[in-house]
Amino acid sequence: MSRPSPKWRRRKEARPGEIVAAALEVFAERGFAAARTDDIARRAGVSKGVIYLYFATKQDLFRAVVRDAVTPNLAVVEAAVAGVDLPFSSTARVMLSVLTEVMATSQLGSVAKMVIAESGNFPDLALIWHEDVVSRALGLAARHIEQAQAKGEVRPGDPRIHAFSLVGPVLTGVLWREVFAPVGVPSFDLKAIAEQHIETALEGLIP
Amino acid sequence: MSRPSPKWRRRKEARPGEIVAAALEVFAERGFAAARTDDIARRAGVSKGVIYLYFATKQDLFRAVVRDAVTPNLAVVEAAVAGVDLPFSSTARVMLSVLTEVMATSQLGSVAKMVIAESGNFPDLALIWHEDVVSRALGLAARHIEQAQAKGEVRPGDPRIHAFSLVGPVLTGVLWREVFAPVGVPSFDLKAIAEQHIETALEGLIP
DNA sequence: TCTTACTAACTGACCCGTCAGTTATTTCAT
DNA sequence: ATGAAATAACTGACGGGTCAGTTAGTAAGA
Repeated sequence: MSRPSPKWRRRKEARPGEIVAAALEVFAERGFAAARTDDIARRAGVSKGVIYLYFATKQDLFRAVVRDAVTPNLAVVEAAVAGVDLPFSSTARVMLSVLTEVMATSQLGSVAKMVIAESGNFPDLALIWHEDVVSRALGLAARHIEQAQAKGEVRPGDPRIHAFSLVGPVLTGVLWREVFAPVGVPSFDLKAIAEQHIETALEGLIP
Repeated sequence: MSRPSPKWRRRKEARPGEIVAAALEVFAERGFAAARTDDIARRAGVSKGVIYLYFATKQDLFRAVVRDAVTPNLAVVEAAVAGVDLPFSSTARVMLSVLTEVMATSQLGSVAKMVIAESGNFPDLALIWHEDVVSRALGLAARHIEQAQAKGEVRPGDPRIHAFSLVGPVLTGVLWREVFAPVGVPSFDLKAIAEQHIETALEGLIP
């Protein structure tokens, strides 16, 4: 009996990430107020006190969840269309399929739901989300649309509203999945929405 | 001084509606869990006990809020396009402008936000919302699109995804307003989005 | 043996739901 | 008509449960 396996291990470096991951799950399921720190701790495999070694308050933890989910995805879409100079139809296709891929594989959908839900209680988060994600993505799309309009490749009109026309259906599909999939309503395939919609957006519904 | 004005009046019929209206405000601002029944009561001009004369629990009140906000708006969009047999482009225009009008003037935007936020905690509400609102509206649009496809007026493709293409940008605009307007980010005019987008959806972005 | 990551029991604030008491309104007797 | 008795809408203080955050003590690791 050299060593009985310990009841727990000291893992200072791994804890914060594990706690944030567990918190994302619980916050996404229950919302901020109804999420219990005990549940988050249990799901992260630690006791509640550990949370408060790494995060000052539950609110801080929530902010960290949003930040960590957003940050790595920020650059992806931007990088995908940076510096390319293709016809607008190609650029638009790339933008929408990359956005769809990111929304489908990352946790951005859950986080978006959380930000929508808690915008009233966390105005600062709504602002950060706007500045770091929404306005950036919308601005990127609008800029490309504006350039294409200058070349006569896209019809006149507010380029930011054109951006809405482009991404709105996919975002609606993401929220559909977040809300209805857990209660058993069949979801739409995001990729199918994106692929059919990009044709509609470019060519119109009328043949 | 025949009668000193009373501290309160008995208004059995008016109370439930006033309480639901106040609850909608507070729930929309704070979310279900963070909303305090005391606040709702104060805003309705009654004491907290009155809430429990008319509603069994806070959850019941929440359900009543969602039901009452949905019910009167259900028929409006359906009525607008029932029995008409116009070219698809006209039908689509009517559908989208009526939907936009309803979303802009009613409380459906706030309620949608609440349902998104609390779908995890109130699966029954998510189901009701799906059956009574979303699936009905989507089915209505999809049916019209299908008929138009049969006449060759609309390109092939999943009619329900085509419906997403039609309404997605407006719904995105509604949520934008719900989330960002309270924190000072300028909103888009829903009508402007609808009017520009319907052209895009019908004719495409490419001239 | 000493440091510290971690546990688990604890505290205190908060808030839902209750209920004993209060007051507006109605009904009934005169 | 008029006041007294009955009814029921309403108030507001409080009990009790829940949960965020704290801390005394334990065990891992060096």
